[in-house]
Amino acid sequence: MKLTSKGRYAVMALVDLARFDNINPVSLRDISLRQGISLDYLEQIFSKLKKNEIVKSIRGTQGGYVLNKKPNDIKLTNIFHAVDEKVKTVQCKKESKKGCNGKATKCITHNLWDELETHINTFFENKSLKDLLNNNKETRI
Amino acid sequence: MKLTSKGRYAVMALVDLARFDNINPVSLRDISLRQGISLDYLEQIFSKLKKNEIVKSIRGTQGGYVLNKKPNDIKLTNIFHAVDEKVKTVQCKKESKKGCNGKATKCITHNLWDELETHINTFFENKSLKDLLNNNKETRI
DNA sequence: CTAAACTTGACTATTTTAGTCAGGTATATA
DNA sequence: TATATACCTGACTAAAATAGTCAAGTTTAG
Ligand code: FES
Ligand code: FES
Repeated sequence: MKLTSKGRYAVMALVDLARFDNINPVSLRDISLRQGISLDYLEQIFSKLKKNEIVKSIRGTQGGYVLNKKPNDIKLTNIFHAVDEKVKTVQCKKESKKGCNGKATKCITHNLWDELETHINTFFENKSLKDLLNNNKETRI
Repeated sequence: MKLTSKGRYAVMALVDLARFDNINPVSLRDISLRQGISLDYLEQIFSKLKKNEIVKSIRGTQGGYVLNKKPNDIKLTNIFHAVDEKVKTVQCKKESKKGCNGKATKCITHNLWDELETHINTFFENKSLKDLLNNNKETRI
């Protein structure tokens, strides 16, 4: 049970972005350098963040990315969903009545994993980008 | 972020075991059949559960496994620890002062992942096998 | 015009997972 | 005591997921 780099990097990059975005668009190159994340990989991630309307892009020289919403309105849930980082603890399809073993009923631990999934998702729903900014927001470049 | 089969199977098998173990030792073959888990894989898992004193084994015909503690004293934490299913959300080594990017300080999201780790572990610490048995404990074979 | 920076899609090495396979050893029971 | 049952151990491996890389663009400020 571990978090993938994609989800971790997405959040890391967005926090970095949020710290500077009140001034100028932030280039991925800068984020890459500051956070030590591969530029090519960041591009994949931001492509998804853009599709999900979490960031906006500005092309050309001096371009970069800007947040598309207020930090307070960007929950971890949104970020994770955007980059396909999903919490999956049950093995079966939830909608189906069948169990994870192919049997006709849910397995004896189904409810447990379902509870766990809810437990984790609650955490993600209650955390926003703003919560991660605290008092280390930059006011100048 | 997903649970591996090893952890899932371990809990599933132990719940199955707990439901019958007040009568006779339970053979892995039976668990395998009832829960649809590969016998060879179960053997790997139970080897670890035994090393961690969660179950006891009885060899020979009519042999099998029995719980080594009361269901109430077997927390999910214990089970997961036994089979090396660990919750890993931070990327860095916790003890070290270095960050996950190799830099001298912790990354800007370190505290977040650490909180998440605690959040999940709390769930595991508060759930015991007994909680999973409810009222579907078997009284006869 | 040119360099900075976004855009897109295909490709791949590495690691992890989820097992399988092949040989054991111990013991209850007939 | 013979035998079948069931635990025990370690090595091996196919498949999937991960964490990227690579290549070839397009857009736009200066
Ligand atoms: S996890 Fe849903 S049936 Fe097993
Ligand atoms: S997760 Fe600990 S430093 Fe990044």
